[in-house]
Amino acid sequence: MNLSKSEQKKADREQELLDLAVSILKDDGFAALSLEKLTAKSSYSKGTIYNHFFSKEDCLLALSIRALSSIMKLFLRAIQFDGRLREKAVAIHYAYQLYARLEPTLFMAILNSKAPGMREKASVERGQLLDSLESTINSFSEQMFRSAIATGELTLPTHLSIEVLYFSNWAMSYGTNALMMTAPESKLVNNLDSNTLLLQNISILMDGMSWQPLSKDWDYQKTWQRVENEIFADDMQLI
Amino acid sequence: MNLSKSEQKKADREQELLDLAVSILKDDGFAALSLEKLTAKSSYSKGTIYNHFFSKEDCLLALSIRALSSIMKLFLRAIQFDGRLREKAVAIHYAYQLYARLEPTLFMAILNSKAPGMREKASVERGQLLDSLESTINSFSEQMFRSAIATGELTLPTHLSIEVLYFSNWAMSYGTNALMMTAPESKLVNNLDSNTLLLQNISILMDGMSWQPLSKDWDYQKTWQRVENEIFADDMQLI
DNA sequence: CTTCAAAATGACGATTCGTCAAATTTGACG
DNA sequence: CGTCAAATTTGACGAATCGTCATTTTGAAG
Repeated sequence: MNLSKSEQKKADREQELLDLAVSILKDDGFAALSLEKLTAKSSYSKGTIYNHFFSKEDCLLALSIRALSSIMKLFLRAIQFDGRLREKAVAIHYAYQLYARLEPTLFMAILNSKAPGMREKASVERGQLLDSLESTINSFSEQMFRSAIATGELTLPTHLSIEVLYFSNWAMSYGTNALMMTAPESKLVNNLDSNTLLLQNISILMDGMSWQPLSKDWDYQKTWQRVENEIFADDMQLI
Repeated sequence: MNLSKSEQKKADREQELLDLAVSILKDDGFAALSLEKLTAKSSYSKGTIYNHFFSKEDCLLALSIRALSSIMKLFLRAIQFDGRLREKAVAIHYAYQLYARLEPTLFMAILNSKAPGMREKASVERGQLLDSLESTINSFSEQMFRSAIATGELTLPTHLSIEVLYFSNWAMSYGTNALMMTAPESKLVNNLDSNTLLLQNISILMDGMSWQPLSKDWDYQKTWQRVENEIFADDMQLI
């Protein structure tokens, strides 16, 4: 009771502080995030801030956890899409890109939280929490591939494992989003249709693993649109 | 003459400073790079350092330029591979991964040099140099796809442009390398064969775009090995 | 040797980092 | 309500880094 109440208070404040951290990130960019600034923006003092976060890096890890949680929630919505398994997979890629667009800074924070030296400077508990969250998302995503194989839509190619198939999807999605994000002004990216570039990339990939129905036999542009309209209509308006 | 000599001297010193910056990056990680430390490690004073680099960010851009130049050199060697065009493309992916492994910190520096707020703090000339270097690499890589189409090995799928095909390769390669680099201890990545994971990923992708010969009709593992033995044998020993 | 413009130096104020002794708040108990 | 010990909060502090700029040094030309 007693503990619970004060712990609740602390948890609430942590969320409040993370909100502030996000606003700093958005306003002044990534390098500008400092616990000094967070202190200034908050109504607390430095010692209290450091009571919540071991360090700037620890704070960044906390932001990554928040980001991953949000992504997981989007995934859970995406998988509700009414359609074939390959369409559900497309919906998940859509969700991933949606998050990357809605929260580009937080999306990049996930990557930065893996930079060498980051984990050492953060609290062990937070590191473990982040690990378990990643593990959850990985299991969830791999499950899609197992289901697809179970239904026969997907046949495991010789010499390839489920892990490789999943990883290739992840790499393509991550790579596409990261490159689009960091090279928005580049001539190359500008000439491409940013709304469906990811769809095109994963379509080639899924065709390459013979995930039925192939893109020549199915209108995934339509699927993409349906995902947007039926699942993420509200979120898209925020872009 | 006079100018040339002093300019040469300055250029030499810049390379010397960049070598030092790289060593700081390798030793103490990314966040530890500071012009203060660079000053301490060098035999010059702060003012002189700032005479070379506008800021820490400007230094980072210089490192990115160096990294991209190295990558371009590796690409030029890779394309010498004696084989089909799809094999040459495989060789280029090999080269990209080789660099990511040899110089992980510099590989990541390229990404970080695109973070928001980075360009603003760096010199305009350096930014332009970086842009033109990227443009060169893009053109070079796209040329591979044009050649493949010219020979008939690759047929442009309907509704897809050369740019999309090239970008999908880039995204896959970049995504695979980045994820492998930042998640080396993850259960998922650990269960995969890191030596051929990239090959597997791009094989699926290239199969998806029907780049002949398909992986079921050609032993690209052998190609991968040949690239290593015939082109990059020396470099591989450094890993 | 003298002159002087260019280059190098390092002290400086500002910002951020993480620590810690002192002050304040909390809440259990009488 | 009053007391007091424990927990929490505070903000001053020393160290590191940032970028600037007045002063000193260098070196090339006369």
